This record gives sequence, C-alpha cells and structure tokens, in this order.
Amino acid sequence: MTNRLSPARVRFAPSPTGSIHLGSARTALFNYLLARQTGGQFILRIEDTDRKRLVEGAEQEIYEGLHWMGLQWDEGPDIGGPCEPYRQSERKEIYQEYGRKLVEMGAGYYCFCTADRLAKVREEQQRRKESPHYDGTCRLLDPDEAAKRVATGEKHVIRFKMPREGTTTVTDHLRGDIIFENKHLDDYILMKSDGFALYHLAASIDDHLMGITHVIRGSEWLPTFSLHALIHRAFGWQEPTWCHLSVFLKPSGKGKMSKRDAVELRNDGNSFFLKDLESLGYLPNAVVNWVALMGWSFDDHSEFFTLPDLVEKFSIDKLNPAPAAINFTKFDHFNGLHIRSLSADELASRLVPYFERAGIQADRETLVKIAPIIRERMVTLDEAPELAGFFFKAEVTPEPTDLIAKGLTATQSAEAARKSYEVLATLPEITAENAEPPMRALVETLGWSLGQVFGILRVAVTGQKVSPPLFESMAIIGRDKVLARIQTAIDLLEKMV
RNA sequence: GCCCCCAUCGUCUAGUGGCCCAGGACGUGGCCCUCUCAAGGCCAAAACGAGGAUUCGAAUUCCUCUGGGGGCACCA
Repeated sequence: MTNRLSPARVRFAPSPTGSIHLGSARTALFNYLLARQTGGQFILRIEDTDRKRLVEGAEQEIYEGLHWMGLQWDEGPDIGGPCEPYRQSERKEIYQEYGRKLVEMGAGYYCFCTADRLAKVREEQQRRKESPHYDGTCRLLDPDEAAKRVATGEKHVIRFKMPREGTTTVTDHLRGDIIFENKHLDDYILMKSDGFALYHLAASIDDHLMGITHVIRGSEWLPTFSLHALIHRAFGWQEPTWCHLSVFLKPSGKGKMSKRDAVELRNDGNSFFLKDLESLGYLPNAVVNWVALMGWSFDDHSEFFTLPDLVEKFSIDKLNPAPAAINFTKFDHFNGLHIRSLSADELASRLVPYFERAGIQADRETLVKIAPIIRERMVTLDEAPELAGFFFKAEVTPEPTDLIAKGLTATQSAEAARKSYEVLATLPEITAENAEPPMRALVETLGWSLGQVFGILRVAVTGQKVSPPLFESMAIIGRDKVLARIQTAIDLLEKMV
C-alpha cells in the first residue's frame, strides 16, 4: 500500500513488575501498528529502574505475550539493535551523565532532604489540606556548596527545577493543547539516591536517544506530561508526538481495573491478563481485534479486523480520548467471528492443545473433518473437547432417560432406534448425503417428528443432547461405530420398557 | 483537598454547523431458517448529562454546572 506517512520510531516500554494485561497489550498494539504501517521501527524497552519492584519472569512473560499477539519488535533487549542497551537498568551511567548535565545547566539541583523529612512535610501539608509537594528547601542551596557536598559523597537526589510562574503548554495529539499552571507543578525527583533515574528522566532520555518520533502511552502519564515535555525542552531536544491513550475501565464502567477485579474476572472465566487468554480459548487475532476497537475506530460500520487489516487501516488521528469500559461479551463475539474465519486446517491445528489438555487423544485427520461442523458452535476453543469429544471415544455413555424422546414412551423410542438401525445398516457406508433421505422417509412412515427420532439418535450416537449436525457427525464417526452405539442405546431403552 | 483528562443507546463507537426527529456493533426481545445447539437473515426497544451563549440553523463551537475517570512516591 502507499503511505505518505514518514517512518515512525515507536516504543513499547513496560516495566517487568507483573503480568502484562489488556491495557498494555493495546498500547503495544497501537505502537506496533504505527511502526508497521509507516515502515518504521517498533522498539521494546524494558523499564526496570525500580529494582525493588522487579518480578521474576515478568520480562519473559512480556516477550511471550507480545509474540502470542503476533507483535514482533525490531529492537529490544533480546535481539539488540542500534541503540543498545534496551534495558534501563543497563543504562544507569547514561542517566547519571544527563542528570549531571541538568544540574550544570541550572535546570536541576541537588537535594539532600531525607525521605523521612519529606514524609513529614507531606503529612503536615495534608493535615493543612494542602496538596502534597516538595517545599523547595534545597532549591535555595548555593550550587557550588551543593556540588561540594555531593563530591564528599553525601547522599542526594536530583530534582527538576520547575518554573514557579507562568504556564507550560504541551500538546497531546488527541486532546490538543493542555495548559499547566507552573505553580501547581512540583520539583520532581529525577535521580534517586541509589543512582538510578526515575521514570520521568530515564524515559525522556531514552526516547530522545532512541530517536522516538511518537510516544503512545497510557493516560496515567497525563499529569506528569508537562514534566516530560519540560525535560525535553531543557535539553533542547525535539519533542515526539505525544498520544495518551485512555484507560480501560472495569466492565461496570466504575473505575479502572484493579487486582480484585482481575481475580473476579478469572472466576467468571475471563481474564485481564494476556497469559490466561490462550488457555481460556481465545484467539490472538480476536484479542487484537477487540482491544483495537476500544479507543480506536475505522468508520461507522467496519468491525472485523485481522492484524494485517489493522496495519493498513490504523490511524492515530482516529484515537478516542474517552475512557472505555471493557466488555467481555463483545470479546466472545469477536472470538467467535475469528474462529469462524479459520480454515478447517487452521482450526484443527489450534484445537490440538485443547484436546490434549482435556486428556482426549484427537488425531489430526479427524480434527480437520470435524472443524467445519463445530466451527460455528464455539465461542471459545476450550469448548471443543466437551462439544466434540465423542468423536474420539471408543464408546459413549448416554444418560438412559435422555434416550426417551419428548412425547414418546420408552417403547416407542426403542422402536424408533431399532427401525433407524435397520435403515442405516443397509448402507455400506454412512455419509450425510446417503443417510439423511432414507432416515427422513423412515420418520415419515413412523409418524413421529424429526426432532423426536433424530433426537434419540443424537443421544445414542454422541452421548449428548446437543451436538453438531447428526448425519455429518455419523459420517465422521463411521458406520460400524454408529451402529454399535445405536445398538447400545436400544439395549438401554429396552431395559426401561 | 489540589491538578489534569473525559462526557452520543446498558456497553464499544460513527458523527467535526444543515446529509441526524442521530448510523453501526455487542447484548436484549421478537420473527424466519432448522434434526439439537449454534451460525445466519429480518424486525424492535434503546443515547446526544443539565443550563446558558453564538448562529438562520448545534450532538457538533464557547461558558457554567453536574457526572465519571486519572494523578498528586527516592513506582512505572
């Protein structure tokens, strides 16, 4: 396709502090889409400057989640790239250098206040109903004096020297100009006393050094947006295009997703976490499709999109700043849509692990045959074993009472089964085409309804009251097994007479 | 408490001054199809938060209010 947009360099920058959830999955997706459609680069950067919050295995989980969604990055900690390293914990010296520079330029200053004192100040302010902020004690220190204290090894942080007066205007691509009163802004800490940069500094430096053209991130960054812009401006760097995505609200629409909500969701058979979605039976394309349409839309009627569709159609100009309540019912709908869009072959492959997990030996050949007849009967893939397990079992065990058709007696039901057996037994092979017409004729002469007779057979052959189409199912199961199962049913019915 | 953002059917959304007594989708109800269950088709109910202002004309622009959300850490 033709594209007038210049190549975008974007980054997805999660911190490895927990499981990757749908909100960050969407952020990653939008970044990826912009990169791919403009022929730019999608960079994965791990923001692990907070050593205390690291979670073992979280980084690996990020890789797996992104891969599962089908989002491949062009540069990252695992594959390297021209702006290495891509793990912020390995970029400590870079941040320190820029931190020093900030102080030298007079845009930042050393602060020696202890965490204890800060906590007390905050407490005091809150008691007085003031908004918590740094009181500016060290801002007044003589810079040379402060530098000397730092040289002697005194514990310190670096703070940003926020302008005290006037306003700062920043531009968000979806919201336009946002004006902050500088007097409401705080002298944020940029560099911790352990020598690690805080997010604000580290991200700004990295975004600049890595040549990021578009920062697409969550709206939780809106309150500190001015700080980030100001850091860029202090260094004289060009600002990227900023896009702040709305948050996902819990299904009720009341508040954003919390840990508690996440647990509740899981109890309901849903999950907010990417890693759970595969085993719950969701297709990556469905996740991508669903999540893309929360906060973005193409036009007034298109809803079905695959990843390549989205690469072509996505646009940051159509991003919606309003928060969106997550809707799992619609997720199910999209999953069904994507399941039905799969070829028999693809669906069969997708189904293999679910049968395995259910302890059912499902051969590929049969799986390909049943795929077309169970395709429109599933909402999630994990339903397949329950729906189609009978294809793979040596015998089924119907509930005897289910064999008695509604409106018929056990005797009548047994007769229907016997007569059906006779008709089917005359066939050298059962196919949907050759079995259905004579069976319909039989039902006609019997004088009962299709639903009654076919219902008996359905339970007899599949062991279930609900199943894929009867004769297609019989064809796949095979004549001998079908007859054996009907015989078993007849025996069962006769015992109830 | 302070700062920032947001505001169309229950939910996701289209809509950028007249094409809108507001369109699509999920869900809901009904009908059709039908061997069960689905899928599919058709139909229906369902929204511009309130008040001002601008304009010949406002869902669309501006203001106020209300409501919702986010943030206020040596977390990200």
